Amino acid sequence: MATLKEIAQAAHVSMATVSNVINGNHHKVSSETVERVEKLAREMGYVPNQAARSLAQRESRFIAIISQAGKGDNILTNPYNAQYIGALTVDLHEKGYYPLIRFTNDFKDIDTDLRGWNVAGAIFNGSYSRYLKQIRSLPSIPIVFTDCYFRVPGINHVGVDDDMGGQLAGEYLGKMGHRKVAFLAADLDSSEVDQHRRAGFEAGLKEYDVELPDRWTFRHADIRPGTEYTEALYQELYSAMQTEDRPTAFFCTSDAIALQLHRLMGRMSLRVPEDVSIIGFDDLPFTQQYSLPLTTIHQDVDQKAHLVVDMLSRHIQDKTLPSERTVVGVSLVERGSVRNLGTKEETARE
Amino acid sequence: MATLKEIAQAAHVSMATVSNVINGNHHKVSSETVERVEKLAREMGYVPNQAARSLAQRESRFIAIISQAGKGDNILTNPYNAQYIGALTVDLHEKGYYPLIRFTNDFKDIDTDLRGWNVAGAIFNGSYSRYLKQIRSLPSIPIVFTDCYFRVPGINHVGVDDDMGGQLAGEYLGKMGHRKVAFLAADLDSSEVDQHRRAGFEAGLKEYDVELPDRWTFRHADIRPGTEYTEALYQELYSAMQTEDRPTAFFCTSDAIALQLHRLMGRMSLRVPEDVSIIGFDDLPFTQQYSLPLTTIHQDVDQKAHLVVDMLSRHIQDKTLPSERTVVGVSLVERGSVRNLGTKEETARE
DNA sequence: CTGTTAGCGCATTCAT
DNA sequence: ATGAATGCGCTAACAG
Repeated sequence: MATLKEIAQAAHVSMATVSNVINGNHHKVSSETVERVEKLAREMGYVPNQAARSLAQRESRFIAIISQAGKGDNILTNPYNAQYIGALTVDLHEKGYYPLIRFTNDFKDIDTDLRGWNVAGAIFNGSYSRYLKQIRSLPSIPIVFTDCYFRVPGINHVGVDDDMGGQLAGEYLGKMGHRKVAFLAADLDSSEVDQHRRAGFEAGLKEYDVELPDRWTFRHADIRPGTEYTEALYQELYSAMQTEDRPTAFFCTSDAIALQLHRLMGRMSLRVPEDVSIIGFDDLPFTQQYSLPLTTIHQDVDQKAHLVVDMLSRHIQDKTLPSERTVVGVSLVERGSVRNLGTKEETARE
Repeated sequence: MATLKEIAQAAHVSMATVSNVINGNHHKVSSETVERVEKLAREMGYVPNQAARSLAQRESRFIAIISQAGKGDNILTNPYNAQYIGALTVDLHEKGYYPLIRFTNDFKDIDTDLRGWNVAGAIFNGSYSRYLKQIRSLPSIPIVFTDCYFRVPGINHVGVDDDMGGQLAGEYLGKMGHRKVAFLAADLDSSEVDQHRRAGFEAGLKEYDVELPDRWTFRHADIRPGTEYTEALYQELYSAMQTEDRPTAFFCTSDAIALQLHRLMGRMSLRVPEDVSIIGFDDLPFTQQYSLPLTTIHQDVDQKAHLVVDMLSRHIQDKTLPSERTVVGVSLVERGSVRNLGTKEETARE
């Protein structure tokens, strides 16, 4: 394992000079020396020791990616998380950073990671509002929050226009003649994202004088098959769908949930969109593999990752930059999972 | 940021003592001192500097997870990768390690990561055989290879019984009366896993005197919708299916591919299993969300991750351990995507 | 049981 | 343009 010192000796120059060559401070070194040192470094297979570098600089090339998760949860089983964290990882590598990935709800873990590794920056995914005070009292590393709704100034944030997404869904169902609609969230009580999608949905429905009743707001869905949560949801849905007065359409806060719903409806022998319409959210590539052509609200996860990494790296390079907020737009993608119930006249009386 | 030194001063003890307390070498310290130091460390919010620790120990708590990928590829869009890497991440965290995730085919990246961070160990996913010599010439860190078929002794390996999986698929299709079968791989030319699944498949078919013709061996499938590769595959499949003499069943080397195939068959108005049967591989939870009840070869990805992390951590703790090889079993999961073509008598003459 | 000392490999002054 | 010296925070070897 060649070290900087060994290269210095071999090249008959000082460590400082080698360091300058390695780190691209070429204006401080004569071009002959640069060449000689670079050649030697290549030949000796020199790789800088990142621990030593971090220690000397008091900062590492790590970016912490902190995502909401219970203990032991593999959140990458959720296709949205996989797509998003994968995109962040790719983008970070391109900029020469390393992702330090952590799935946790525990501030102690976060604290240990961020301070222990002298991370250059951090990306928080989800609702970490309860730790906000503690997070901000950390040594001043740049942070970008995503998929959350902190009401405080001075933080960097990249979000999705969840309200608009919900509204588009509501308007579309209204336009398609649906007057009895339901809402199915991943975790309405703890997810601000879900709450905003719901609020937007209600706003969209209101344009058609449609109400979203509480009894048709299903607050919690598990995307895994066969769990007790899924069974509980099935029972809830079953009792809602077994009456004459049942919803004709569902808005789900993710495609994964929409597909779960589709499956549960299948168990009740209800067909989509003939018997019940479904509209999802995300429009990830994986959804299109599914046989159901799902009408959904599109968000560009890769673009979101780009924005996050770009924002973060700019704030790392210039710590005086003012805080920023960006909202990524959404759009409706019409496929075939929502049935047109006919003209407004026919259905208006319901 | 409290340092070990500051705690030593506050506690009126030496740095060595604090170090021993922090690292759990309590037998070297009186219990009163342990308590006093621990209390102080807690109060001062002490978090060990991992860079300094790595530097002093010449080893970090990092485990490199290296996965095959082209430049810029987000391999987590593949549900198998997401499930597996997520499971590895969770298991590593539980043992106090950090995953250092890298998607690459470039040995230079790998070298930089492994040596630059003084990783404690590494997990290689996929066919890195061309770099084997270089990998083994690295400073002797424990490595576990997975999903590959190196024919060399002295390496740790956790694999899946791909041959048996293929064989089960072949036997099952034979038993169900299929005599004209096709095979669809992710990337047959570069994936040893695909090659073994195919070999096993042929062996299974042979028991029923069924041949797998070359023209029905589709070597490359992209799981993304709408790409040029997918279109090319569609054309290939189309010409194969438009003749009277067409395969009645497909074995796909992953569920993701099986679902892609299902979709492409749908475009040709061929129904599964009425017009064509499909059997997949993996049986990940996500598959069961799809409306198609896919008959498939089950592998336990979470268990595989457990085995890998366990094997690796044992070899880190005791570098003299002999190399190990483990093969995870597979099983057939019968759902409903393979049609029974009747008794052997009826079909044997074909 | 506790303290002293000497590095780990590098970046960063400040000289020259 | 280059070199010598200092220290980042910690562990480990040794001495007491």
